[in-house]
Amino acid sequence: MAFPSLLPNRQMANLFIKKLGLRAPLSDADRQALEQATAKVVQVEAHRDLISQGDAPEHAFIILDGFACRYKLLPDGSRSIVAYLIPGDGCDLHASILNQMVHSIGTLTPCSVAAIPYRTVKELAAYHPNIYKALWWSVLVDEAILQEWLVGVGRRSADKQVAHFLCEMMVRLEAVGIIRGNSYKLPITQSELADTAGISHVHVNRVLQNLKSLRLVDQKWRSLVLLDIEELKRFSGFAPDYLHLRPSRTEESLIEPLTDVAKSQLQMRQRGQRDKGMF
Amino acid sequence: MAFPSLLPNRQMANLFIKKLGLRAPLSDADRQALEQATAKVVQVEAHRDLISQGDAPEHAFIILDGFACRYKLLPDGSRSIVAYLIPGDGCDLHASILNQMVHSIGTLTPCSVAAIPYRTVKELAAYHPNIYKALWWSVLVDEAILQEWLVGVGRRSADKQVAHFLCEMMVRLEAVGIIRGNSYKLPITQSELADTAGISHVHVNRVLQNLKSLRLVDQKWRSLVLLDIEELKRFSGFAPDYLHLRPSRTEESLIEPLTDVAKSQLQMRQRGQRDKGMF
DNA sequence: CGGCAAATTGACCACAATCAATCGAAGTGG
DNA sequence: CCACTTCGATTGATTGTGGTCAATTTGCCG
Repeated sequence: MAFPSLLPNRQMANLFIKKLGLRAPLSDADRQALEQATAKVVQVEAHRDLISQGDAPEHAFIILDGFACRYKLLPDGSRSIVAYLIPGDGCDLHASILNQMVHSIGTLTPCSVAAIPYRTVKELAAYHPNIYKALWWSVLVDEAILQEWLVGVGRRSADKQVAHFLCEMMVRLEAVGIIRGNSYKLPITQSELADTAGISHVHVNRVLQNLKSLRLVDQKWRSLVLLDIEELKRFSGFAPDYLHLRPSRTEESLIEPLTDVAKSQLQMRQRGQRDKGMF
Repeated sequence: MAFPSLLPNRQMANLFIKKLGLRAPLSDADRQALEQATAKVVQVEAHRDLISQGDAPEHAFIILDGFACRYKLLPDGSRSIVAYLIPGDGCDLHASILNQMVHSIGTLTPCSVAAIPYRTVKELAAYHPNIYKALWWSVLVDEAILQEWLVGVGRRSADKQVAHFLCEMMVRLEAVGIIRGNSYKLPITQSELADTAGISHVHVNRVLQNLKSLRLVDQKWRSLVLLDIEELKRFSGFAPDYLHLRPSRTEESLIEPLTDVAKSQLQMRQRGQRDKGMF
């Protein structure tokens, strides 16, 4: 159903290949190499570490199904989640360059995971320019998401921050085609959400109640359901440009129109730039 | 004067090449190619944008001298600094893969900058495996720093956060050899520090006064001076492992020893992992 | 000297952390 | 089938870190 036109007369490729294919045109050889590399799939139950802080990296992982996250354990015992991995995401594909992991990767739900030797990753990148490009793309997007989170934690209020995260996850899930309509459920606990947004789990609870009273989200069986996505986006100031979902450079600008305040600020900065050098 | 021993019978290589050389052994051909690529240097004054949010990326930039930063302008007109670029740093070397910049790069001080066409970056990576490796390394470190900042903004108190940032900058500057002893000055304003740490500039001022009263930093001519680095590191819980400065995988672990609290937490998690599946 | 940006200080207060208790649901063992 | 445990969710009370507003001072540069 999802993107049938992209793979007309072919068995459905796995989500990793599909995702890369959205970023760079993959040849049959590319796809075949990727199929082969991700052929060995293991099932991992929820709440297991795929790799832990301090380990030397040994394999690259591809999440083919389920949710996982990248997190850090702090010296004081608290946990900070710095990224979510959804089906189709690779993690730390080039981490072998570094000596040791400074974060852990853990599953949030039961997952299907392909473990690829780094040697294979290297070969794929070396012999398949389009795969190379697609891999870079995904690393850059990861970094852009990290930047957006950093900005959010520093600037946004707790409820906007949570709402923004919910929007981001929806857009990402939509992009790989694993959710259909305007709502989805997120199988994570409030404590995990707290470790994501950098707020206390108590406050997460209050924030969610607020969002519920605004009819923006709902909760069933321990998992969130988004109701009014558009309003949620507006509420949180979500602009999807940093996810770089659009394929071509030629399309229209995705930058959110600046508010009047921002415009005047920008003008001041630019004027200053001409005069005295402020940006 | 700086590190004459590293390049005995050779004209001083620029800091970019030096930095890459710390991460992967560069051949003479590698160095020559890099020299050539970074030959065209332009001087840029302080507080200019090298590239702005919304632009399509056109060149990769190498900062050869001076300080710059990556920042985002938010719709409400505020600014958030998400990375600092110091001499030897490249920025967005592979950004050509993306359609548009979602952040700006601006100088903080007068800078010497080399602009490299993306085509050249691509060729360097394609024909020089060691450069390829070193480039990946620097991107991964960028990402690790971003993660550490994210954790810090979410979890650390304002003074720890600022102190941590000061430690990080010192270690980075030390690593490229542009500072000598145990102190250095940082030519940024308190407002810039505020936009970095995600706190108000008023509070930055109070934090700095606190650090001054603790004899950890000092201020002269609008630039900070760190006094007691070791104590500053202890104060902020700074552990340099995420900067991945050590070259070899075989060296001793750099992971900060966990506190007792953290150990018991970790044990709980691991025990849980065996039993019920918590991490 | 005048103009401007950065730094500083004080007063006030709000958002969110912390502490502490309770509740609810799911799973477990008797 | 029912106690018991455990984890997650919920609620209230209290505290405090850091934001906002506003005024003043310092330092820089023309």
